[in-house]
Amino acid sequence: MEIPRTLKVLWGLEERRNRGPQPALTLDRIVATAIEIADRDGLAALSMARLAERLGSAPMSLYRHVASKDELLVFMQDAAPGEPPMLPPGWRAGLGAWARGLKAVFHRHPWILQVSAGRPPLEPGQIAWLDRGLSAFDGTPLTSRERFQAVMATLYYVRGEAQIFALLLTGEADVADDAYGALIGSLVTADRFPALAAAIADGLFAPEVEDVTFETGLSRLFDGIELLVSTKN
Amino acid sequence: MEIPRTLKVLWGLEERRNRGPQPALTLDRIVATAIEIADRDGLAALSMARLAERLGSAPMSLYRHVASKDELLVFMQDAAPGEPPMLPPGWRAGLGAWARGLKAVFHRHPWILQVSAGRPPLEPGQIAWLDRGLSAFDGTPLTSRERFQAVMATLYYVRGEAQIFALLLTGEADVADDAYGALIGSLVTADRFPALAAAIADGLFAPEVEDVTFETGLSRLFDGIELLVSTKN
DNA sequence: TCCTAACTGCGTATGAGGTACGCATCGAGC
DNA sequence: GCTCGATGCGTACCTCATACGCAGTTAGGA
Repeated sequence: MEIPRTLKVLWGLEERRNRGPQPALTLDRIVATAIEIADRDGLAALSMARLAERLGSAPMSLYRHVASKDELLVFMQDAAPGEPPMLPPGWRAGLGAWARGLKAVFHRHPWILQVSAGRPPLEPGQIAWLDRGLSAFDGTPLTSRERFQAVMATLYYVRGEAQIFALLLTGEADVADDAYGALIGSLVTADRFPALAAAIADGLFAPEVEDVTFETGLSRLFDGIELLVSTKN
Repeated sequence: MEIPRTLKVLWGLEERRNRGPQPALTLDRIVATAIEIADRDGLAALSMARLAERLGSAPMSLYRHVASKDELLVFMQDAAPGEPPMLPPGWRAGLGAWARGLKAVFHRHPWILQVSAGRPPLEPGQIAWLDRGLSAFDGTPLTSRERFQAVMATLYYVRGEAQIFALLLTGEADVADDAYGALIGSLVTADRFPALAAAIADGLFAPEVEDVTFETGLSRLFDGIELLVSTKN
């Protein structure tokens, strides 16, 4: 029942005195700059030294505002998603908008997927998104548990997609590349990998095809949820 | 079209001389021990120094077998999942077995989710699992692209679940804990988070409930895929 | 008005970690 | 037995996170 300092700060439960000099550094500015660095160059490129340099201060100055680098990462993770979007009416349109918004967040800030709070998620940003997702089912006959499971299934799907997407982004070669198709074609032989070889022979990695995998899979998932909703009507 | 050294080793395309002393260290032993450490203590606890100590050698000796720590991580990631399971007949049972096998892999080796090859996935282990997943649809009327999208959707779902699971595991507090329910209940107020507050009031985080979220969501996804399959029959 | 205590910025130093470089040793094939 | 590629590893360097403590700043009380 002891609330960790990190959560106290995030929920605004920390009382503040105001003696001393005007702060040249603020938590908001530190977090925003750290997010910029992680977005542009990846989480591995974010060091306290580089961050301080970008802020025009000394590395140790950051520790007046942040207990550790790990705490900074939690602050970043909570701030980066921003407010969840307003959802259109109807659970399918609503949850679809929620899922696409979350996908955009993860694609813009792929490092979020590498951050662990070291504790079950209780940051206000995470909570706000979960609440918004659940609200998509307002007015439907689903129980609380069914709504939660549907939102979590969607979250799993979106996070998983974003994770794979992040893997594909790293490095110069792209899956959409001819080189990738050629390479995978030369390694995947029909005797060892019959199903995949057949798919490749079918043109699976042909470069011209537009990628709609995310939307297609999301439709499958939503179709399944729709079955559940309709049985309760 | 240039195959990176890492892939050459994994696919067995590296020619080997055999002069010199009997190797005290082998790649297999290094990788297996590294996996043990990462499984037990997490990826952060895996350092070249600790690994060498566990192997009874000096840190720099490892670099005779591994180009860098990053390469070691790729080797680990490829070796840890092992062979994909044989699938029972029927796409739904088959893909279900595949998904549960993959879930078990990620739960046993959660650090896999933090490893990035820095390049689109071309390791033989990954390819073998993908091929096995696609094979679940042998005999169904789905096109190659539809099969691929169904398998990828399942992969997204499983990876996302494993990622959230890994987040919940870290730290001593558990979501199943009373303390977590009390804490989230005190932070989530109906005015700021109406949908979530209602769900909590409904007993969403009551500690006694068995967690079947993974299976439930997977059933939704498979229901949606089944709709697609049935329209093609 | 002045003093004091809280608060800020930061210089120094420590220890962990990855790895480049080069030397010493080993042993299969000539 | 000689040679040359392969192996093990000691040393050294660089990057990083961060503990500690000093010095400067300013709001609130005397």
